[in-house]
Amino acid sequence: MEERKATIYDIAREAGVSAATVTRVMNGSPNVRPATREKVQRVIDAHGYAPSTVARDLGSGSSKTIGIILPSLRNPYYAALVSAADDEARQRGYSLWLYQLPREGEIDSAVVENLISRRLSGAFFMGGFYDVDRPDLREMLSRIGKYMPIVAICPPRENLGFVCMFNDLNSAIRQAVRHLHLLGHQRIAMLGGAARLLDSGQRAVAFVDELRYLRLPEVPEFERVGGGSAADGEQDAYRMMTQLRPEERPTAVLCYNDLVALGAMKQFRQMGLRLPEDMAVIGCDNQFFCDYTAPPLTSIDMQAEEHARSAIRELLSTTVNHSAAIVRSSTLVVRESCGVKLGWRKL
Amino acid sequence: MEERKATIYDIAREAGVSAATVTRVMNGSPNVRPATREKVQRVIDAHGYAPSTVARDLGSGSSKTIGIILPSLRNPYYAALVSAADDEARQRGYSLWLYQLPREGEIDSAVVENLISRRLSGAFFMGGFYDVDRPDLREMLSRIGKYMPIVAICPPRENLGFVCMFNDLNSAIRQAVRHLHLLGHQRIAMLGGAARLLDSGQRAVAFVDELRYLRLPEVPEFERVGGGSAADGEQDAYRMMTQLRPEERPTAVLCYNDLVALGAMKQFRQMGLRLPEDMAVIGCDNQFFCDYTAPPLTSIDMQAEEHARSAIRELLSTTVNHSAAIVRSSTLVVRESCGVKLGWRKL
DNA sequence: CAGAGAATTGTTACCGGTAACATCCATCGA
DNA sequence: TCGATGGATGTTACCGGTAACAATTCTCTG
Repeated sequence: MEERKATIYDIAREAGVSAATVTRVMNGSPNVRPATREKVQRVIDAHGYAPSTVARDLGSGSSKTIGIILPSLRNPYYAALVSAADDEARQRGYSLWLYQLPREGEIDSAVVENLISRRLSGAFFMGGFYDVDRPDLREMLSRIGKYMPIVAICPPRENLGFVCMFNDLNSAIRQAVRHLHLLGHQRIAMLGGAARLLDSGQRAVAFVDELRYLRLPEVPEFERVGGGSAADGEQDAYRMMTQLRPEERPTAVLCYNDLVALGAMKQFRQMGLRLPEDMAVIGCDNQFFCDYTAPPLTSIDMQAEEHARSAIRELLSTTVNHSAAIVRSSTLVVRESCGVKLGWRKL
Repeated sequence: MEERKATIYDIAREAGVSAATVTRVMNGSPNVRPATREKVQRVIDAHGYAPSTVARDLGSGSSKTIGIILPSLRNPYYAALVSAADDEARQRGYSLWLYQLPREGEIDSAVVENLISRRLSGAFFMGGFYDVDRPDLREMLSRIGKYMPIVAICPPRENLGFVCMFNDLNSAIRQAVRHLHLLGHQRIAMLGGAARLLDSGQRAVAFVDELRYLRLPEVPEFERVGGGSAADGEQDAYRMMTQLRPEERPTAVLCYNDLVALGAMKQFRQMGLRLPEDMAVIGCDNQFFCDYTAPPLTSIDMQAEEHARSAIRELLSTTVNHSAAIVRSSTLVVRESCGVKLGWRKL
């Protein structure tokens, strides 16, 4: 609280050189005589000198900081992404500046300007359907994009104007449906986040395609909350089971994400269904807790952390590709939430 | 990427005043004639001008940013704390700069110096036993403490040199033990994080005290991993059950935290024990997933988010109390992991 | 051994604000 | 009417680096 850090001038004076030379030593410029470098370095070490990040940012017009824009750290999926991004960034000498989107109300434009005025090296956005489709978010990103590169992990959209990373869910979803089919399931439904999910692309398409291919029936629609939280999953499961007639009810659900699966499992259990005997559940994201649910939750792995790491790398690479999309595959991680062996259930 | 933000000089010129006046308007100084203020404000609004955070930080010698030091965002407990802290800070115009402690290897002193050189308004540290007892972490904090106020959420320790927030677990632990006792449990053990936990304070003391008060036996010691992760809980549960003789084995465990409880429950389930009939489990932290385990996990609520919010408030208050501790109570949140009613199990 | 060219090092002008201090002007009491 | 008083505004010196450019010193060749 009371100490004052040594400045570059203190070091320069003590080493008998100019500030510029100290800068060169600090930044590893090749144009310094070894003897000089050593002399300066000695003084630097002696004082434990570290340049002022603030002054450096102002002088150089850029900061080794990356802005992270995300819905909420309370969702462990995003928390894990941020964690991986931080690891990757720090390893390269960069650090993260956080911005959680306001869950309600518009994005404060003052915050956006503040973000821009920090001269960040880039912005890393992550979000789901609910986020990337918000008009204020789009506007925010387009404004930010005028000043720094952006990389995002989010559902693909037209005219995003920046690199967007996402997963090709086709094969994993087909795999999931086949997995359920092999275990004897005939009626399979998608649950959670679905209102938008269903009309917005690959997830639903692959799902329906595979059902048709296997000549399985499509479960009738029912009223949905359609959100992505555990509470939403709980409610959607309830509505599904109460609104459909017994013979229409699915015996297996493919959930929007693992949180929805968590909520759905709770609901099914409360309704007296046995998992996986009476109801099979598959999640998405393959979060850490999938190993610890009862039964352990089969889930689609989206390679989230690889996404995060490569997003940081992309952001820091000199050759930012301003419009390309980076697609990763996804795989089904089989645990026990759909049953373990063929034949345990009456077909 | 191509645009350049307007500077304070652009605004000053266009408004026909000096930069100092623009600064006054921006910072709401009272010494500005209303007419002037309005004139300047108009130009500011027209340009959507926002001052450079970097320049402001350098000029003023302080930044409206708080450094957050934590073990890992992958632990949803810390993620939730950070999330709450961010909400509270942002509401006051501050933002967060992240630093996750390296899980292995020493803390990089360059990172520490970098943190210090950012002129942060303060540092908010959170960690468990494993963290706060690390010598390099202690050194880091003591170094940081020379330049900015620190507030921490961590187990209380001597000579920490800054405000430390923690919970008085006494009543909750007694409550937990009584809860288990009322449900008919005789043999109760603590699980996870225990090697250090047991010799370091209130948790174990309250636990043993209550056992004695209720004239319950103490479960013999067994070899422990003693960590705080779900995998650690899994292993500790295994060791406990295999190393103790049948008649020594507890029928209820009080876990170091909810993750340990999650792992332990998995292990118990794998061993064929029914939860809660054969084994009761209590966690600690009352994390979001406690509602979704099977059975829902009874847990000790530590008011984590209140801690986080008040930590930020404390950090930003002018009257930082440099040595006081802030203690919050904790309460047992009863769900179903210990059974729901008296008498369901043979006594 | 002189001069060219490369390697080092120093100078200096920012970067974009902040804050202490100086200045100016209007109001007010003696 | 004049100086005192105080509010409004301008001036200027930083904050602590960076980077372009200038200057100086080597090194090597003809």
